[in-house]
Amino acid sequence: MHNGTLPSTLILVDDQSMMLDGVEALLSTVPSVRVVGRCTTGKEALELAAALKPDLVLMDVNMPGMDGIEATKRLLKVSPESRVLILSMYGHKEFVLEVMEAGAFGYLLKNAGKEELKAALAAVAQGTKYVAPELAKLISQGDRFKDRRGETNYDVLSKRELQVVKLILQERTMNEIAETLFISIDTVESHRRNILHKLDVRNTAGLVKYAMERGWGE
Amino acid sequence: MHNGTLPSTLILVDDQSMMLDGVEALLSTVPSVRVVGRCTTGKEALELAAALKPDLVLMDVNMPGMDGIEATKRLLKVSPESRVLILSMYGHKEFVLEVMEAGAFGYLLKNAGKEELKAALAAVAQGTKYVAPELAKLISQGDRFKDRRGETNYDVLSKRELQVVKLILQERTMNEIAETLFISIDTVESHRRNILHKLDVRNTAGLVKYAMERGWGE
DNA sequence: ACCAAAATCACGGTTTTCCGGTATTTCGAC
DNA sequence: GTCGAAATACCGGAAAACCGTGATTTTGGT
Repeated sequence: MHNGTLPSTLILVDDQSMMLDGVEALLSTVPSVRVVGRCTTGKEALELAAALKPDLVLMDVNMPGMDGIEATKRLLKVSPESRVLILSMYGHKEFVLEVMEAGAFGYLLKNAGKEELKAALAAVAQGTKYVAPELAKLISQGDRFKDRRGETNYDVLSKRELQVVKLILQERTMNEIAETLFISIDTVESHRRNILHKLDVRNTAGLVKYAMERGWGE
Repeated sequence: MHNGTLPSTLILVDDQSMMLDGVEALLSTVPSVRVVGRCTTGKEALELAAALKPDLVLMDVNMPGMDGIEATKRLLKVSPESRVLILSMYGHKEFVLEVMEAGAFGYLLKNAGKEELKAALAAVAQGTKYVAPELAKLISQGDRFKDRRGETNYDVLSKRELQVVKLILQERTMNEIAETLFISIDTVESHRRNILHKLDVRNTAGLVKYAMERGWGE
C-alpha cells in the first residue's frame, strides 16, 4: 500500500469501451486515483494486474468469456494486494454475496453516480469494504460474507456445461444440442440437470436469465 | 437546426447513472455539442424532449419500463426535429433494423470508444445516418431500413402480455402465473403463445433472452 | 354506437423439460 | 498411479411447454 499522499493506481476492466472511456474521463478529475491500465476482458485483466500490481481494480461483472466473478478470483491469485471494486448492473442478494465471496472489496451498482464512485474508491483504497447502500441492508441481515481472497472456485460450470448453456441460449432443444455435440440426449439432459443445480435455478427461464445477467449472451 | 457555429443541444438518456456521468464527462471536452439535459427513463426522456426540443438525443436501448425503441418512437412524436442516436449493447441484425425503423438516426454500440462517439454525433448532427461500421455490412445487403420517423408501433406487447413476461422471468410456471393473475391456465398459455409469435422466438429461452436484452429483467 | 384490439377460456394432442436414481469411462492434478 | 471431477449414458415417470384451432367477452378509441 502507498502512504496517503500518493494517488492509488487503478486499472479499469469493462467490455464496453464507452464505459471505459466514460469512467476514465470521470476519474481524470479525481486526484486520489491514477488510471494506469484498462482492458476489456477478464483474461487481459489478469495479465495487466500481474504486470502492474495496481492498488485498485474497477471491474465490471458482466463480461463475455470470463465474467467478473471468475476474473476476480483469479486476479487475486496473481495480484493478492490489489483490491477489486465490482461494478454491476444487478443488485440481487445472491449476486452480491457471490461477488464478495470471490474476494471483491466492494460492490457498486452501475446506476450509482460519480459521487458514489468516488466514495467507493476512497473507501476501498483505505481498506474499508464498500457495498452499495441500497444493497447493504439486503445482506447484512445475518448472512455475513466470508473473506475468500484468492480462494478456489467451486460452483462454476465445466467447459461442456458452458457449451450446453450457450446452445440453450440459442433456443436449441436438448435433442438439437445432442446432435450438435454428437452425444446422447441423455447426456445433454444430465448436463442440463447439473447446470440447473449448480446455478440454483428452476427452469430454462432462470438459466437464461442467469446467463444473460453475467454477459454470456453472445 | 442550428447554423454550424452553435453547438448542438443534446440530452442523454440511460438508466445507468454511471454511464450518464461518464458520457457527460466525455462530452464536456467536445465543443460541438452541449448537454442540456439527462434522465434515466424513457418516460422522463419524453418530457425532457418535449420541453427542450434538443437537436440530438443519445439514448440507451436497454432500459427497464419503456425501452429505447418505444421511447424513440414516442419521442419523435413530441419532438420531431430531434435526431436520436441509439446506444446499444447488442448488435444483431433484427435489433438494429427495429431501432432504425423506429426512426432513430444512428446506432452505436457500447463497445465503441469515445472517438467513434464523437464521429457518430457529428454525422447525426449533420443529418447523416450513422450505423456502427461493424453492423453496417450486416444490414446494407439488400434490406434497407425505411424511414419511419414517428410512425405508430405495431409489434409491441400488450400490458397483460408484459405482465406474463415479467412472471416468466421470475421462473414461474404457467400454472403459478394463472394463480397469480387469477385467470385460467389456458389464458396464460394463450398469452404465452402470442408473445412467442410477436417476439418471433421459439421457446422460453428465446423469450427470456429477448427480454433481458431489452432490460426487462427487473 | 361501433369496431378493433385485447383478454378471456377451452380441448386435445405432441414434444420437451424436469426429476429421481444409477453407472461407466475419461481425464487432469497431485 | 490414484483419486476425484467431468463427461458419458440409461431408464421411467410426472410436469410443463408447445401447437392448432376456435370462441366469447371486455375494453378503448373515434
